[in-house]
Amino acid sequence: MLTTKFEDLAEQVYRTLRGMILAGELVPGQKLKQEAISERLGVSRTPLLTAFSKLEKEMLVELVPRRGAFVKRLTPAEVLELYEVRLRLEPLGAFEAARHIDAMGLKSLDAVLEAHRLAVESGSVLDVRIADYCFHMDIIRIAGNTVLERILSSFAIVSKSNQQGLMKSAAKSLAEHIALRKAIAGHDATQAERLMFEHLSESRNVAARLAAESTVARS
Amino acid sequence: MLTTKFEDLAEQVYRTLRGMILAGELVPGQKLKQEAISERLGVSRTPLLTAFSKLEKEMLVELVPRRGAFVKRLTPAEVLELYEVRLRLEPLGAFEAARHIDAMGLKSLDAVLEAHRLAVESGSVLDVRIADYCFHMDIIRIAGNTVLERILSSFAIVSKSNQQGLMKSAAKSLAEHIALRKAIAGHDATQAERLMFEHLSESRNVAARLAAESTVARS
DNA sequence: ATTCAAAATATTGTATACAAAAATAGACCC
DNA sequence: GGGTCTATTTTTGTATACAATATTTTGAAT
Repeated sequence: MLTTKFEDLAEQVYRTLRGMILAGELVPGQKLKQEAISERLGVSRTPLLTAFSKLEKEMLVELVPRRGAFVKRLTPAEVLELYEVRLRLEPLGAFEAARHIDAMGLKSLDAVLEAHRLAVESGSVLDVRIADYCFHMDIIRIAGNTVLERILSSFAIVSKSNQQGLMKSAAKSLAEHIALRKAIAGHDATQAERLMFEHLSESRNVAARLAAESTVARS
Repeated sequence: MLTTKFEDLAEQVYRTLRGMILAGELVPGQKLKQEAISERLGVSRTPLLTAFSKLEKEMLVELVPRRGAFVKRLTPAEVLELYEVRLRLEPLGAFEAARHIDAMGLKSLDAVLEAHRLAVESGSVLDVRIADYCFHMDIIRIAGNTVLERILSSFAIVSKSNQQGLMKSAAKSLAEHIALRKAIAGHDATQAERLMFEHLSESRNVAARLAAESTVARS
């Protein structure tokens, strides 16, 4: 029996703010004034504090004592760091997903892939980004490692690292996702792990180049 | 100039509770009653809520809506999951540490190793665990990847995964740490990465055995 | 005009108050 | 004795109140 999951106001506020940040509605660097937000969302400041501290742990918000909360701005160097971490964790996820995939998981993957295909066709950048995010998180979910899932979703690593524009062409990315789906569906864990590593390696290299450029530009 | 870092009550409470959980003063499964804790720590319940939500993100506390906060109890399966994640992330840390190590970092590593040696000599299990934790976190800190550092420290992955007793003999672990220190000091990133992988692999295998045993026992 | 200082204002961090939900205890029945 | 229903007490979640700290504005002096 599934108990209807009760949700705190704090949890709702957390989700709302998270969504607004990831959607770009709240832009990096912007100050999050407690009173303004609580008024806008129709809640008091108390649940906001809880939401802020959650978001701070996810690197989506920066909390400066006595100064306030700000939408975290990721430097190119930090984006590279995110990719370095993804590059180690997501292949593990793909490996485990290939071992644990079942009919339901496959159905979910296929639905995401179809949405991805449509998004590429229609040329909607935002939809492509969403589909990409869903595909990666779906694999992690299917992998069934709760710690891994928490880290990757909690740190918003997947979406944030794509923040500065997609790192490769949408068509290529889709093709690689399809190859991944095939390896996972065929329970080929080793292949899935390798494909995911390669899939992310290229993006990582682009991130590395961007980070290097920005370092040079600063000097 | 270094501004004296102001700390919220919430942050202090967070640190205190974190310490108490990791030290075993608050045992897994135990309920954390807001009033009792706030009274004991001499603060109101407000900063407690913030602290709880931080700890929840670190998997140190479980937050059940309308029921309260509980010290998280890790299953053997979850300990294995933690090791799987460590096995991917810490070699990256060792690799980067070898590239970025400087005189100060080396000094810090050596101090930890000396403490480790003394702890092994005196046979203090707790001190060995602390030294082990410090060594691993020191390497991550030296690596200079803030995302990696946040993940590993935030999730208390290192200490929690050692919770169920050390996974290998203290003497062997110390020897491996010394080998790691040598590779890092010599800027041999590839070697450092491999040594860290092997160092954690064995522990992971023990965790896997424990997880398998507990699964069998349950059936 | 620009800079600095001080007052006024706004914002944060914490405590307290209160309503809603859960846990506990007790009465009643079988 | 065990079980269930209700009344009481705890405990949680949220709002509000208030004190401490930042920020902004104002005004005067250079």
